[in-house]
Amino acid sequence: MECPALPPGWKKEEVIRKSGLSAGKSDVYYFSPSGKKFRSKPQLARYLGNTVDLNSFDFRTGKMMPSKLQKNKQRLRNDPLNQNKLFWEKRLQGLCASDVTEQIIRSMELPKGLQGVGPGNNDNTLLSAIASALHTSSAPITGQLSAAVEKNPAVWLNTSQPLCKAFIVTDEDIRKQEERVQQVRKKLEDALMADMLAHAAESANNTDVDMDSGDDESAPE
Amino acid sequence: MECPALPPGWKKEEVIRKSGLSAGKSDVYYFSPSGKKFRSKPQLARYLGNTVDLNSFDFRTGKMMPSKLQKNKQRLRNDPLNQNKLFWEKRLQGLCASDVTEQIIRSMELPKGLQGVGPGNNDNTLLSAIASALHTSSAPITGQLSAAVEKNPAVWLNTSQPLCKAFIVTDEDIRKQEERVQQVRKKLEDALMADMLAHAAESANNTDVDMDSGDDESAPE
DNA sequence: CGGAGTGATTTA
DNA sequence: TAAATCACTCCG
Repeated sequence: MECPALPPGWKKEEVIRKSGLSAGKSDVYYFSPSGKKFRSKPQLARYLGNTVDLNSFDFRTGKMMPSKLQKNKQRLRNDPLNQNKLFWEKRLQGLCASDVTEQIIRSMELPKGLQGVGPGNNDNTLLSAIASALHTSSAPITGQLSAAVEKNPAVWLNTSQPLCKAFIVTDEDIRKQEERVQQVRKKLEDALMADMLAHAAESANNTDVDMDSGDDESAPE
Repeated sequence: MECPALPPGWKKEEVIRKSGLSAGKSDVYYFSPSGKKFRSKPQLARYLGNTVDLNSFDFRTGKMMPSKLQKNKQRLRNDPLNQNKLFWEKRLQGLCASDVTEQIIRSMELPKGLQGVGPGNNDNTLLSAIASALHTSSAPITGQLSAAVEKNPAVWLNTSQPLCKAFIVTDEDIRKQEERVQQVRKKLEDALMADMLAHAAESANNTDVDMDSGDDESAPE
C-alpha cells in the first residue's frame, strides 16, 4: 500500500470491480498522509502542484515510468506547440542589450538564486530558457522542483519547466525589480525626449524634407 | 441523424473531439432503435449479424459505398475462405439421392418458400448454394434480406448468404421435417437389418471367410 | 460501476 | 501517414 514514487506517507489502494459490464477491472486510489482520497492523476496533480513532477508517473501502477516520458516526447516533437517553444529558445539565444554607442550593457547578469540544471548549462542558455518559458506558457515558472532531477533527469525532468533549479521570488525581489524598471524607463524617457527635441530643432531649419517614403507602407514601431 | 442505409429507427451521431492530442478529429456513433450505442463497424456488424449486409457500408458517412464492395471482392477472390466456399458449391452441384436400384429419388424438391435470386438461378444451383452455406458457416442462414438486392445486386448482395430470397423456417416446418427424417431413418434401419440378417445367414454356411484384411488397418465407418 | 471523451494500438 | 478500432481514464 505504501507508494515509493510519492513522498513518504502516501498510500495506494486497488479495488477490483465485482459486477457489471466492467467486472474484473479495477480502480486505483491514493491517500495523502492526511487521509484525503484521490481517484485520478489530474486530481492528484492539482493537489501536489509543482512539488512533485508527475509527468512520468503511472497512476495505475504507482511507479515512475520513463517510457511514458519517451512517448510524450515523441508525440510532442512534431507538435506545433513544442516547435514554437524551441523556436523561441533559439530566437533568444545570444541576444543582449546594448545602448546607442553599441556597447553591450553588462547588467543582464542573473540573480544568484537562479541556477541552471543539467549538462552544458550556462548563464546564456539559462536566461533564454527562462525567457522562453515565460513567453510560451501562462503557467507559473518555478524551475525544477524535484531534487532527483540532478541524479536522473531522464526520469524526473519536468519538461514544462525550464532547466534551472527551483527558485523563490520574494515580494522584496519584486519591489526591487520594479524600482529598477522605473529608473530605466525614466532614463529612456529622457533620452527619447532629448532625441525628439533635437530632430524638431533640425526640421525647423529644413522644412523641405523628402516625401519619397510616403507610400512605402512602412509603419513605425 | 436518421440513417437511411440502416433499418428504420437507427440513428447516427458525429461528435467532434474538443481537446487533447486528437482535438478537431471526430467520432461517429450509431444508436439502435433500443438506444444501444455502437462505436465501430465491427461492433455494429456483430450486433446486426446477417440481418444487414455491411460490406459496402461506410461507417463514417453512414452510406452504402459500392466502391468499397469492389475492393472487398478483389480481396476475397483469392481468399482461402472464399475458395473453400466455391469448392463446396461446385462439389455439391449435380448430386442427387438414389436408392439401391440406382433410381433417382425425386423427393429433393425444395419448399416453395425457397426462391433463388439473380440471373441464371435454378433449383439445382439453389440447393447447392444453401447446402454450401450451411456447410461452410456456423452463422444463421437467412437468405438475402434486402429487397434491393433484386434491383442492384452489385451493391446490396450479402456475400455471406446464399443467393436466395429471405425465408422463414417455422416451428411447424421443423416438426414436419423431423417427422420425415424419422420415417426415412426407420426405412434405412429396416433395410440395414434385413441386409445384415441376409449376410449372417450366408456366412453361417461359410465359416472359412478370408482373413487377409486383418492387418490393413482399415476402420469401419 | 457506467459511459463519454480521449489516448494507444492496429490496419489499410 | 492517416484512418479505424480498441482500450482506458476519470468523474458522475
